[in-house]
Amino acid sequence: MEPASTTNYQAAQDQHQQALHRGILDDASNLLIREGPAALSMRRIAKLVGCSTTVLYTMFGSKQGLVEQLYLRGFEMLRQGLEAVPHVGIAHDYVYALCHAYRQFALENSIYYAIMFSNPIPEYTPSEASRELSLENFQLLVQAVQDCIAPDHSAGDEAWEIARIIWAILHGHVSLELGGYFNYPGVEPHQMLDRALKATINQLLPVMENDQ
Amino acid sequence: MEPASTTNYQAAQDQHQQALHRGILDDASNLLIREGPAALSMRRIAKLVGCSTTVLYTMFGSKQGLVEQLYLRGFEMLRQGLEAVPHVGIAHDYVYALCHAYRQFALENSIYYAIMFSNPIPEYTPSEASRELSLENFQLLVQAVQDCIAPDHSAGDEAWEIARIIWAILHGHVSLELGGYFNYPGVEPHQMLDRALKATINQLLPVMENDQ
DNA sequence: TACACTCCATAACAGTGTTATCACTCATAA
DNA sequence: TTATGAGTGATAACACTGTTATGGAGTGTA
Repeated sequence: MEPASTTNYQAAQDQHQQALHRGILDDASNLLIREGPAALSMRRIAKLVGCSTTVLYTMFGSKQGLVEQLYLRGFEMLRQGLEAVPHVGIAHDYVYALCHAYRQFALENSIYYAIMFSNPIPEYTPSEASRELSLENFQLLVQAVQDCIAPDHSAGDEAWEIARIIWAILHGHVSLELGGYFNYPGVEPHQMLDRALKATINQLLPVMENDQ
Repeated sequence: MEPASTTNYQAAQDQHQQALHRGILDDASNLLIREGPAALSMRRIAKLVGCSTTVLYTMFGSKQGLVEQLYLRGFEMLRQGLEAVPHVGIAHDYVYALCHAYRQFALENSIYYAIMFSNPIPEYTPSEASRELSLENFQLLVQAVQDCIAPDHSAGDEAWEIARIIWAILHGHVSLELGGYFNYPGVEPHQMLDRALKATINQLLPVMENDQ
């Protein structure tokens, strides 16, 4: 019962490696959340994990490689947050709900959001590859927009374009809100976002009365 | 002809100090633009200026203090870019023109834009005071919006709110464009921005035919 | 001339990413 | 059972970072 290519020993080894891999990222994530991006050094991570930095470098290649995993983890968390949004009401309502889930993710995971869209760690800039990977997490929004335009067809260029416009509004709003630029008495930030979204969506998406 | 409080010597000293101050910031700015935020170290700046780091610390207190001057310089440049926009056409046109000037500033001075709105230098986060200072540079946009609403009155809360919504759209769009997230064939980024702005402005600002 | 005061270059401290060195483990081959 | 070889990982080094204590040089005043 032994496959030719991998022995049980190797399989166990691989599993151990994967567990270690995940464990390291968990420790790094905790450090990042607790003490911020500036504290996320290879030495601190190694100390937390209980190994030397050599292990980190053989496993991730560089700090860039390690942080890239956190970057992708951030987009994964965002995707999960968007997937958890229930399909209720008309198609427009679903788009709104996705938008608010996006904002909620950004506010609750502001440090991850910063790693995804600011550059708080000088050693890391998203590679072209991971940037393209990250875009796949917006398929849900694109499809939701498409369902407002022509529910029976697969997402086309027009849906992509409108989805990107909505995304830009979301990102701009959330990013300024996190940066402290909306900290003034009066209007609540989420009401401002609502207003901006409503104006855009009313103009760009056809009006509908019932769910289709 | 000697004032009691300042001698000619002191005046000359002060002038020299101010020239040095500006010269240091010029050198730092050049280094920043040529080699990016990661290369902007106190030692590199000192070497460029031709002095030791001690001078920088007595003059700016810390790297935070030095970068803050560049941060404010960035907003000053933005303000100049917006002030250069001519008043032509109806009030709406002026708002559009300001928006495109904003985008143009961000694209042409992407590193400054990053210092203003991302956090590429871990040692620097804008202080509350400088963040509030930076907001004053949006008075032009607020007034332009106000002129669309009620041309004869000074800017009120409604104009502020709409200006912030427009700002969020601008920032979101420009920030994603700079991040490389709009690098895909097909629609030009500036056309997407136009579309988003038109949708929002048409909804939030009253329609007008002629300039008032 | 002696004192005090300001200015600033040097060098140090603690931290960073990264890597060369070298001891050690351990499965396989003789 | 022993020898070999490969791989793993801890240590320590290199070149950098922000920051600051030390001490020397220059200058105005008594």
